[in-house]
Amino acid sequence: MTETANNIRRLNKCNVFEVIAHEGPISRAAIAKRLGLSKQTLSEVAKELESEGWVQQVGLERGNVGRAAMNFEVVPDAAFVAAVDLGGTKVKVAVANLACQIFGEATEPTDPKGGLDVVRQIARLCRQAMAEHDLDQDRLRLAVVGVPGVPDAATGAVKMAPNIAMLDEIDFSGELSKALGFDVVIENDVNLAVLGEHWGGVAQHVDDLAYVALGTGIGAGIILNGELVRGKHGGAGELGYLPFGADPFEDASLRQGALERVTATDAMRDYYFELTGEKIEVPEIFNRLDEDDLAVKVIDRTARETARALAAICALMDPEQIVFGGSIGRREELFTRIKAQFALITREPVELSISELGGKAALIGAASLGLSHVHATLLAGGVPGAEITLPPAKLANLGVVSNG
Amino acid sequence: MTETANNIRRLNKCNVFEVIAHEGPISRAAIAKRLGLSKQTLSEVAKELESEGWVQQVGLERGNVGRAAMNFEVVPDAAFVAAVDLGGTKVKVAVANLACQIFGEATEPTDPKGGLDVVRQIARLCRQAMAEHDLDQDRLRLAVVGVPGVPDAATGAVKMAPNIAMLDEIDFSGELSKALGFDVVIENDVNLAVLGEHWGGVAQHVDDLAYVALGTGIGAGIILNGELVRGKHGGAGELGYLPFGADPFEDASLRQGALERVTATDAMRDYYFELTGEKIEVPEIFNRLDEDDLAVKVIDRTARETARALAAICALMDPEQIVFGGSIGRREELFTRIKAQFALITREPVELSISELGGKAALIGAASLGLSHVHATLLAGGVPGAEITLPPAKLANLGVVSNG
DNA sequence: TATTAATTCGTCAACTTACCGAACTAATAG
DNA sequence: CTATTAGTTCGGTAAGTTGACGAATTAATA
Repeated sequence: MTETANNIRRLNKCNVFEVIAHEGPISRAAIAKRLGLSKQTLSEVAKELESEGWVQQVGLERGNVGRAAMNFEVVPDAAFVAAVDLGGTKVKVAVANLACQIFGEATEPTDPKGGLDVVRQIARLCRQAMAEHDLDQDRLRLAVVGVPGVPDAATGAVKMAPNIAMLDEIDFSGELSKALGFDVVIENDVNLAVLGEHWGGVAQHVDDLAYVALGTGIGAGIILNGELVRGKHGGAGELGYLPFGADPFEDASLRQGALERVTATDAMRDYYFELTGEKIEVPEIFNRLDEDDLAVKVIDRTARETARALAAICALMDPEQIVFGGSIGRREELFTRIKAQFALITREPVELSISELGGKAALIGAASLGLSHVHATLLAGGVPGAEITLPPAKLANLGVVSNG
Repeated sequence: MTETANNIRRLNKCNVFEVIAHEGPISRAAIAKRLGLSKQTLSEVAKELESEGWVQQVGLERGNVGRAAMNFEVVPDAAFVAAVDLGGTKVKVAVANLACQIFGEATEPTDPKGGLDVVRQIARLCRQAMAEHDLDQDRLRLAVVGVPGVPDAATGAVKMAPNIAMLDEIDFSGELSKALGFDVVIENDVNLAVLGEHWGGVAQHVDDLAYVALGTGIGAGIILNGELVRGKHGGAGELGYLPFGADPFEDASLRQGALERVTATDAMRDYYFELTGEKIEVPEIFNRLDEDDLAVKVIDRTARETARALAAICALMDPEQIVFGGSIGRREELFTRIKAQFALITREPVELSISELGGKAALIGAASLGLSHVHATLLAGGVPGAEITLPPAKLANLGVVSNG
């Protein structure tokens, strides 16, 4: 048959799989009713999915009137993806299975030599994570790596990642793919974080949102119309370059970004030094909030300028929710102050929340992106209209509070 | 047959229609080759499309070796949509046919009584436009109305449209639909303008762009990932509320928008008055640019702050192109200055252009949205994957320069 | 307690739709 | 007349449907 016609079985297979993934364990009859397919079309499809190893039968459902139904569920071990969060100081690796369970999480200091050494480190950690849980290495199909920079799809390099050496000089994704023996996807870590909060965090069921990461820099991951926004050159969400805070017409603003010059950790440390002559780290500034008016002044400036960034986000894209993450963005003392300042300059009702997944947001986002990818390639195979929406994450193993 | 299976014919029909619309006149054989369908599947589909009145046969294609091919083309009169640009001072109405030809353009002063009187005025203009070109009223299937405000889908009202009376107190789309006897879509006029430039203007083939309208206010229409961005409450692109220009923490900024207080026409007039004590309109300020340094100062401030708005847009969404429209945004003197200022504060390569469609951008965008809508409802009928991309606009009748 | 009724699950068989490929007819340039 | 291209007719295959039927299980009843 033609390609078009072949797709129809494919599409039904995807739909059946999706229902099993979301609502399983579930019987053939129930799926059939749910999808409006006939019972034995469903039997055929289920048989195919079962023989291909995607789903499996689990115990009979007794208790109702009538014949007991045989239930189906997704085979959790049918495929795995590795989720990697590569930071300047730490590499985190987790493994997610097809049932959306996430097995965490090996953490190591990032190899300071950078480049290919980091590639080897990540490959080793991925295999280690699989081995630790006695999982079949061959079932690992994909790795998604979050990086603190802008991935260049054409060359496989990572631009603008000053904290990790050599990342912009090698074909990072290509080399890692070679080392692992399967596909590798790289994505900006803040973009992954917003995907993470959208999938398994505080922003589930929200289709227009921003995740603002505040730490050594300031940046945002953006989802609009339910889709991640990357921009033409992957530079969407570069809040540091918003034209206020410092004077945007100064040369330093062109290099570092006008807003980043007054909000991120370096700026806070410098500002406190400027006010007091004392050089202390940002956590210590927070510690002194109760007794030190100048510490308050530093935090307030960051809060005020961050609130302006939120106002800019709202003016331009009118999101439903904004989530705060990053090492200082998650701090309650700052969050409260940002909220207060923000209330002064906006009328739109926007929900402000602190990240629920904390430092694991990017890792969980990587898992979600990886599982979507596996669905898209292994099951849907590019058939139009055969997208599989990801079932909710099962985060119990990661020690994260929520499960949506 | 089942719905799923039925869809496959539907999808093929859409695909065939799409190819005829884009590449017609074209023969069955060519379409079949193009889509990878067999010749007689194609004959069947073409016969169906013809009997339903969507396409028609046009003269044989002689000249090649072999039997002459019978070509198909879209029946231009199969369906029409009305495109309406409702402004504070003028209402413009155009009619577009299924072949993407646009018949312009009746213009009238907007009925100052507003509300239902404007509804009646629009209905009359739509019928008038059809009658003027001797077109069958029954084939008019949809009207798309661009409004200078935020349409509320739930109530059918238009919020934040101070220039037209009563628009937020009636079910505008419902009443107009009742008056016309078919569906009505309302959309913000700047959103329509960006769709217009994307479809038939200077931003064709660009999937991440903003259209900045600068006139009595400042606002933007945004397309990301090829899709219009509206935001949660329809407020995306409200550049006037960007938190710079004026002090965003002042109360007036909360009402009018910090940026709008220093960029739009009112602000320019006021600023010139403040500098000189003379009250003149904005076009006159432009006229004095050559001899009057204070006029220069006024224009420069607008240019500088607008450039900052562009920088904000780039920081947040990294578009490929930004298009300028609106009564003063299109002025070359201003555009040049904005470009110069913008160059000082950004590194990303963004193409800045002046709107090609001028005051007709919204009208043309309305036509594109309407035609997409007609495709989606009448042909695709909600089948997943059966989207029909709009063929290029044919703007000859509108006196617009380009045709892509 | 044993039997029967009701209900639900899953399969089999016959029929329908949509597509394809191959063979065939039709038209046309050279 | 021949090579070539356009379009149709004719089986054949894949996929899905409805309806009938056997199997399994609970609920009701003698």
